[in-house]
Amino acid sequence: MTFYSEHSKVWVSVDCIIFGFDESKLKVLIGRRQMDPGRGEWSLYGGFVAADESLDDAAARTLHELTGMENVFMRQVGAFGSVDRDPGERVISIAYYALINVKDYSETLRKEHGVEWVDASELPRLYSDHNQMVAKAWKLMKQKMRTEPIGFRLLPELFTLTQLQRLYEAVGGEEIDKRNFRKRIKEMDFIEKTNKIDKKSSKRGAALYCFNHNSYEKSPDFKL
Amino acid sequence: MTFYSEHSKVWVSVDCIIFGFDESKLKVLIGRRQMDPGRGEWSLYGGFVAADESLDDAAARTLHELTGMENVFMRQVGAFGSVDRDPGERVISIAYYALINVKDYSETLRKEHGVEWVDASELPRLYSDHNQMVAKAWKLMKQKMRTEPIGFRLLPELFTLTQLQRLYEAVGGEEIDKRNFRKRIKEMDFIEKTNKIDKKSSKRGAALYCFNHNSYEKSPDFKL
DNA sequence: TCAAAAGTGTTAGATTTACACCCATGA
DNA sequence: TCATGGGTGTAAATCTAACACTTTTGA
Repeated sequence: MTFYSEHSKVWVSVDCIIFGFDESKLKVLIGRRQMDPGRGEWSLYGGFVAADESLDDAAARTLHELTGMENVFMRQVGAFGSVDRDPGERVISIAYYALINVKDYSETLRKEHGVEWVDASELPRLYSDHNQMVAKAWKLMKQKMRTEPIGFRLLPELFTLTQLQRLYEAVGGEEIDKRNFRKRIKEMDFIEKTNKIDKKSSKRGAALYCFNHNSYEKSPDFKL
Repeated sequence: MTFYSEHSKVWVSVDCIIFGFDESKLKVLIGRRQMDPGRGEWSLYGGFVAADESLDDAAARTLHELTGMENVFMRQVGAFGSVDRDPGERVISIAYYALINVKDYSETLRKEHGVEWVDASELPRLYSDHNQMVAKAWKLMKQKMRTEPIGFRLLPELFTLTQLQRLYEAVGGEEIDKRNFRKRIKEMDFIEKTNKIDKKSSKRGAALYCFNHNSYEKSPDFKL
C-alpha cells in the first residue's frame, strides 16, 4: 500500500490533429463519432492510452490505426483536462498533431474509417474541446514551420515552388510575395531544384524541387 | 457498462516549475522528495490531480499548497508520459510553470516545506524527468516573455530598468546592450517611470518604473 | 493569339546592432 | 576624490517589404 492509492485514477486518451494540404488549403482529418457520448458529432480521431505505452506511443499507434502510416511527424499539443470535457466520464486527453501527405493516405482506408479532409479554416463545431485542440495545434505548427523544415511533410517528395508558397500561405493565413519568397528559398541550399518539370499546374511547366535531408543536417539554417 | 471500462486508468499528477528572480539569476524552487520512490532526491513540487478538478485547477491548488499564493501566472508546459517515468507506478504528469516574485513568498513557509531557490542554470539532477520539464518550461517562458509582458511577475511592483534588463538577460541567457534595451523600453508607454528612486543598488540612485496594466490593455504592443 | 502560371532584381524604408562618455553620489 | 552604477544618441549594416514585366506553351 503506497501513497498512490489515496488518489484517484483517470482515463487518459490521445487525440490526433492530422494535418494535410491540398494544393491551396490546409486540411484536417475529422469524422463522425461512432460511439456515445456524442455519437454522430464531428470529432478528431483519438484513442485511449494503454497501461504499458507512453503518450507518444499511444499517439503514434492511434494514427497508425487510422492511416496505416508509420514514422509520421507528430508533436504534442498539450493536455486538455477540464472536469466535464467528456460528457461521459472523467477523461483527460493529450492532443498531438501529425503532418502527412494527403496522397499517402489510401482513399479506401479513409472511407473505411469514415473520416474526411476538411478545410482547417472552415471546420464545423467539433465534439467536446476538439476545436480548441485544433486551434492550438495549428498555432504551434505554424510557429514550428517558420524555424524548422517540417512543411515538406505535407507535400509530395517533389514539389513546385508555387506549391510550397501556397502551403506557407495556407498555414500562415496570409499572402506572401512571390519574389521575396523565392529569394529566401534560393538561399537554402537544401531545397534543391531537380531537372524534372511539373506540367500539371501550368502550360509552361514548373521546376520540381526536393528537400535534401542530409544537406539540411549539415547546415541547418531555416527561416521562413 | 460503457466502452470506457475496457481501458485502464492511470494516475495523473501535476508538477510545478516555479520560477523566481533574484537580482541577476533566474531561480527555480526545488526540494528533496519526502516520499518513496525517490525519497531524498531533488525534485519539483507536485501533486495528484483529483477526480473533480481540472488540470489547471490542480496546478493552482498545488502551487497554493506550497506558497499560499493565489492568482499566480501559470501556463501548461505539456504532458510527460513515459511508461517508466515514475519508478513506483504508472503516473503521467502535466507540467506547469509559474512566475512569482521571490519576495512575495514567505521565507518561513518556504523553510517549512523544505524547498529552496536554486539557479535555473545550475540545477542538480532532478527526480525522474523533472530536468526535461524545467528545460521545456524555460524555453516556453522565454518565448512568451518576448511577446507578452509576463516578466514583471518576477519583479517587485516597482523596479529599475537595470533589474528589468538583468531579468531578460538571465532568462535569455545572453547579455543585452543597455542603450538599445532602454530605447525599446521607452517606446512602450505602459512601462511608466515613477517619481520614486531606488537607492539600494547604487549611490546615485535609479528611477523606479512600474508596469501599467490598464495602459497595456489599451495598446498592447510588446516586443523585447 | 491569348490566357495562365513561371520566373526574375531593385530600391526605399525599417529595424537592428555596435559603440563611449558624462553624471550623481556615498564611502 | 574616486569607484560604482545610472543615464544618454548616432551611424552603419542588415533585413524587410513593395513592386512589374517577360517567358512559355496548350488550348
